[in-house]
Amino acid sequence: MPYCPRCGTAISSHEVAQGYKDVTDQTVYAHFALRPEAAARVAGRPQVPVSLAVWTTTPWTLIANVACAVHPDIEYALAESRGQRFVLAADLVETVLGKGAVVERRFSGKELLGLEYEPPFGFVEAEIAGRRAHIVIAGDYVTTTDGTGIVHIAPAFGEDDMRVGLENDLPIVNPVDEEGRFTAEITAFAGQSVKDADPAIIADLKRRGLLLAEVPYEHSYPFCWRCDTALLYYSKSTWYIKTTAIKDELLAANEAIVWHPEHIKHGRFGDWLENNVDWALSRERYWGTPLPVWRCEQGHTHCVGSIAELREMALTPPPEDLELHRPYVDAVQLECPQCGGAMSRVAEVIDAWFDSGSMPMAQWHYPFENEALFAQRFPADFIAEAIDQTRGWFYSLLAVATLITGESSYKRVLCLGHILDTDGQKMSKSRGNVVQPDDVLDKQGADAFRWYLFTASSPWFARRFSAEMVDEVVRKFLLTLWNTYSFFTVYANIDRFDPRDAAVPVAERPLLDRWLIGRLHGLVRDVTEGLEEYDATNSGRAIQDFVDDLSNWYVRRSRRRFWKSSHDRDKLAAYQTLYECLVTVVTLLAPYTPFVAEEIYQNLVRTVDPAAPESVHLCDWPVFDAALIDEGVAYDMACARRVVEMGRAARNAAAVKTRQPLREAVVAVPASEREAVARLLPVVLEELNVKELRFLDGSDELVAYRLKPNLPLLGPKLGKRVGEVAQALQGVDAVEFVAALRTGGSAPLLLPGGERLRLAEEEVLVETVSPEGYQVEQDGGRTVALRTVLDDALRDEGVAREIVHAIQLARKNADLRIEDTISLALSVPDELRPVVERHADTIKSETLASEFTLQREARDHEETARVEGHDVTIGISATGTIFTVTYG
RNA sequence: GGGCGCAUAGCUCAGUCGGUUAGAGCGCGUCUCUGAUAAGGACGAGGUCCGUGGUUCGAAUCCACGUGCGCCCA
Repeated sequence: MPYCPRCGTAISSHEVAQGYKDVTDQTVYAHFALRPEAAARVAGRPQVPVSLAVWTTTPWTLIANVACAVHPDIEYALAESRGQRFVLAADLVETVLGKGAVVERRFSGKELLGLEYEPPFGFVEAEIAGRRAHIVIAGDYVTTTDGTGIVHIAPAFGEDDMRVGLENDLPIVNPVDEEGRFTAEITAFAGQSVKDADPAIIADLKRRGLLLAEVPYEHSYPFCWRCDTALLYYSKSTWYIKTTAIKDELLAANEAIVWHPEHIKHGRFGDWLENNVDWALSRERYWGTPLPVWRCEQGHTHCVGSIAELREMALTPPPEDLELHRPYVDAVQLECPQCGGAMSRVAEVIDAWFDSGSMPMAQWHYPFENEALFAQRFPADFIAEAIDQTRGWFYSLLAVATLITGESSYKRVLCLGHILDTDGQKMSKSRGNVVQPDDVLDKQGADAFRWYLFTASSPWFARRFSAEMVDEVVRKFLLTLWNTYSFFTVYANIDRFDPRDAAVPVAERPLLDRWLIGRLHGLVRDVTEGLEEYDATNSGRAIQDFVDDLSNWYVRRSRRRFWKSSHDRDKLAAYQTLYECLVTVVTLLAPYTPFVAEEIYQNLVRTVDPAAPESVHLCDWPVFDAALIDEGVAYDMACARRVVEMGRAARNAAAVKTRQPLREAVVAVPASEREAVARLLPVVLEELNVKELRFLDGSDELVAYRLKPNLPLLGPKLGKRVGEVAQALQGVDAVEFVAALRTGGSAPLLLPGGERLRLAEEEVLVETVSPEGYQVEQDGGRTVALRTVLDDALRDEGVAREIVHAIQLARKNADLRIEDTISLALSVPDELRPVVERHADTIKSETLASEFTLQREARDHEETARVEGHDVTIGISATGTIFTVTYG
């Protein structure tokens, strides 16, 4: 295991991971002479000196060399260079020995196995405790990408080395003490720190003619994260859990887990399980769960399974309140069941990751009690942690549970990506690029923070983070929601709306309401399905889109219904629709933005219905009614809104203000959309502020066409010739061509290459272009044109609306409440006087003017506005509120 | 060095089965709407869809090889 010689402690793998650095080390090509009989076998004749060419990145470990490894399937060569003969991988002869080297023989690695050689240093005996050293063994990890294809083996230093050492029954020689210094037996280097001894060791090899070359080598090497000392790999005897024995069960348990994102299941995590190694369980620490293994002087061991067993086996009864941690538990000695001798606990404690994996059982003190409860709670439905836990918690939970129950302790896992800084760098305290969560919670708030994390991107993607990004979601989403809610409360209070009033059946509500209700139920469906699939991101985005529609389409389109003074079913329907949507949305939002959701819920629901659940977080999840999801209405609205958008674009292009009414809009859309727009005609007329809407069905006014091939249809059919078709369509008489398509269903086309073919109507995309006298907007084959010519009536109406707008601004400036009525004194130049007189009723009702005079008089608030190039003086005083009108 | 993932506008992200002029939000500029809104709408500037090669009539999309970044491992 990795070990820091300065700190005198073993280092855990995740500590190691923090300390990798790219360094340049001296690497050594050395050669070890084969014993005469081995050399003869390789050379094919006796009396020829032959050496193994060996490469190592850690020269000091050569002191403890006990073997050399070759890959049995790689081709090796006997090569002669400057009078000496070497064995090395055939592919590397020139790289290592230079161009002058001559290959004399070739053979597979298999033929080298078992050959004996002279060790580079004399400190290791050829045979130790019956185990042979200094032989050639097989190592399947040997490659020819670096070195010589022959790898020096020192089992005490390195995981691969240890593994092949055990496999080949090699002796394990560790001549290094706890401080990382050579021990006294290594006479020449005794007391030297191993890393520091490298130059002397290399010099020694050189002096004895065993050095082929030394080459600087850049690689990444682990350093102690605490003290920056180069780590050493030490072999230590360690307690393991033989997880390799349950590898198939681990793989099967993993099959049953649902991973988000999915690729981890058979990727990073599945690969890790496929290459499972035994779990190195013990740690040489003081703190931790003591390993419950006792050992006697005879070497018998016993693993204790419970406190009761411990008491039963104890030599002297432990105290009643026995503390199971160190040092108390170490004081307990047991009687060896085999030899009757005294047993003491071994020194090690258990890897803390084992504790983390034991949580599902340990939390219920299972299997000692709570068996029923455990059976009911196990396995967990869902866990979440970040991607770096694949080999940490995700593994420990799986491994412990599989050992005990044969299945995973979690059914689903959401694997989070990391939060990075604005530059995409990992946040770290030492780099100072950390955003403190508390700062964001204090400034932007928990709801905003949560909403951002949920909706910004899929949780398993690494993401850049800054507090400014959280600000954006506050503006974009939370304030929009809050303002919609606030709009509702303002008018609901004025009208004393009571949600307990008998509901207007949805079928009897206006189209706009039915659209929104359908949209709401579709949202509940989508969010429910999304969350069931653990997709909080797209579900959250769907809620955001809904709130945007709610605020910027439904409420905006419905303002007048709330504003009007009469109390009718239309108004009630509007209140009920908006109320239902707000309450449902905050219920959906409860897991996302718990505080705002609760605040709105308390005010909208609890204040009127004390019998309702105490908190939004105790409410049932909303259930959607498929019957209310009206795809037809949704389609109609989408078509109408598209026409509105195009019309607004046309207005902007013509630089005509929306307040200025226009005579007509001309719309050319496919037949199905035409009906949809017609059903929502009032909405379109009002949004575009036009008097009439006319559909264009033929080619009477929008005479110009642009023709394009329909690629998805023509591509597979014509292949390479689609290019020619596109070219030919440009040159053809478009009006004639379209006429043929529309009457005959197809039209002939002559390709540049001379070929004639017939195109069906659906194989050609027809776009219309620019009529005269209109402002035209086009998109995707649809056209909306506005007639921009004004007459006097239209102009007057525009002026009246300008004046209304100016008065509304004055009301706002005077800090009037929206329900206040006013006394209005309007002073306008003579040119505008007839216009104002004609539209006086509109002006009065729009501005809640209960008193109106067309001359300058003293009022509480007076201001002058510019209307169509004229000064208009507006004087207003509050006179009362519309409550007197409504409820008086 | 190996494995897995990611890369699209200044920033954050969509982009369906390979298809027509690659989109949205933020930010910037111009205009506009508004008696709920710190909001909304339109237009404009802004793109080497990380690079190279390949497959294909056609590639942001599929394949191969690279580059950069992140994580895990050596």
